[in-house]
Amino acid sequence: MEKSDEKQLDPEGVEQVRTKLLSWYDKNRRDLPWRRERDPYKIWVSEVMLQQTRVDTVIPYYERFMQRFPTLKDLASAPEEEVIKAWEGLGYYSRVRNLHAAVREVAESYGGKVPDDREAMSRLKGVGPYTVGAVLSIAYNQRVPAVDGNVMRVFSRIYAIEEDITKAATRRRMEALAMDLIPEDRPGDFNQALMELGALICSPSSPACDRCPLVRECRAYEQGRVKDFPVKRKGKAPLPVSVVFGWVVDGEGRMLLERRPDKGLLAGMWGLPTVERRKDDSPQRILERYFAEKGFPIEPGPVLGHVEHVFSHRRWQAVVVSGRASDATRSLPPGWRWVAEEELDFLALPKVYEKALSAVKDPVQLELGLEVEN
DNA sequence: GACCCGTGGCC
DNA sequence: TGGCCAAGGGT
Repeated sequence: MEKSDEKQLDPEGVEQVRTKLLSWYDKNRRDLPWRRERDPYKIWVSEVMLQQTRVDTVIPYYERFMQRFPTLKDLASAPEEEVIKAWEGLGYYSRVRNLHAAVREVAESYGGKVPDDREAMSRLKGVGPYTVGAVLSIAYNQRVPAVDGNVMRVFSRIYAIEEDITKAATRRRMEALAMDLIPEDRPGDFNQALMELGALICSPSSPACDRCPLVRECRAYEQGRVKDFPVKRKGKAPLPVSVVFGWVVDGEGRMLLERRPDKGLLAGMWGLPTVERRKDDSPQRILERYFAEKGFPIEPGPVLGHVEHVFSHRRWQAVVVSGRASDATRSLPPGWRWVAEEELDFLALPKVYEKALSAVKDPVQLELGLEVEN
């Protein structure tokens, strides 16, 4: 399996990498909020937020989250709704549900102390091999690998690894390589140094090899093939899906929001009533039928706008259709609620719904939306 | 192993 | 402009 032009580091090379990387890290590490902390809870939260999410995006969320839930106990005892609200806009919402459940588990079964062994931590919801390694090495000073996308990119270049990094087997191999390198004294710093190098120097498209502390040890650089790594299978293009958003108002200027199902895309999040548009039917009819089936009839009106939003694997092409509730006094089906227009400005919804709101309320954006449609 | 699950920035 | 990419994990 291993390619002939790959090579392992000799003991001398291992020592070189440790020393050079750590000394580079000591000089160049960014001053990030969670790097001022050793509280395993705070490290944990930061690691979950950072999953597939850029540092600059995470910082304000992290600050707000810690202000609101300063300790593990605070988070464990907080109502679900409030915790989710603190996450709105960050994406990958199953992360926050799993985190909340896991924190409650720690509060109940571990006396509020984040477990310091691999097996126990791995059993917590939303905690995979990366997060285990990050928390145990950074907060508990344990020699456990924390292999993320950065580390895989760095390793794939240093060792000229030709295997597809999207495969689980490749990640496991990287973890073995990491174990050979992690020093006894500073495991957390070393893991972070690898990631920091990937983020600041060994970047995907324009690596700054001239500033890299590990050029001498880099097999890909030696071969003049840095850009060839990492090898990564191309993902499939997001599948286009037509949907209808209902912009349903009552006589008092209130708008109807719907909570999405507990599973699937945007699980449990609030947004405009959303119907997938399977057949080639008019959006008005689709919306009318959807509400009729719920026992809450509406009169559909004109199309108010168009919105497109790309998720990781779906492309929503949405038509926003207005509707009027014929009898707003009747009780709403579960998972629906009325909100006043003013409230909307302060409500944080998933981005696709925010787009819909601004597309309809802001005529300029509405025109842009229509332009995109043509 | 394949697919599901958001968002924003960059070139 | 749009495809790619980022401190992954669940099913």
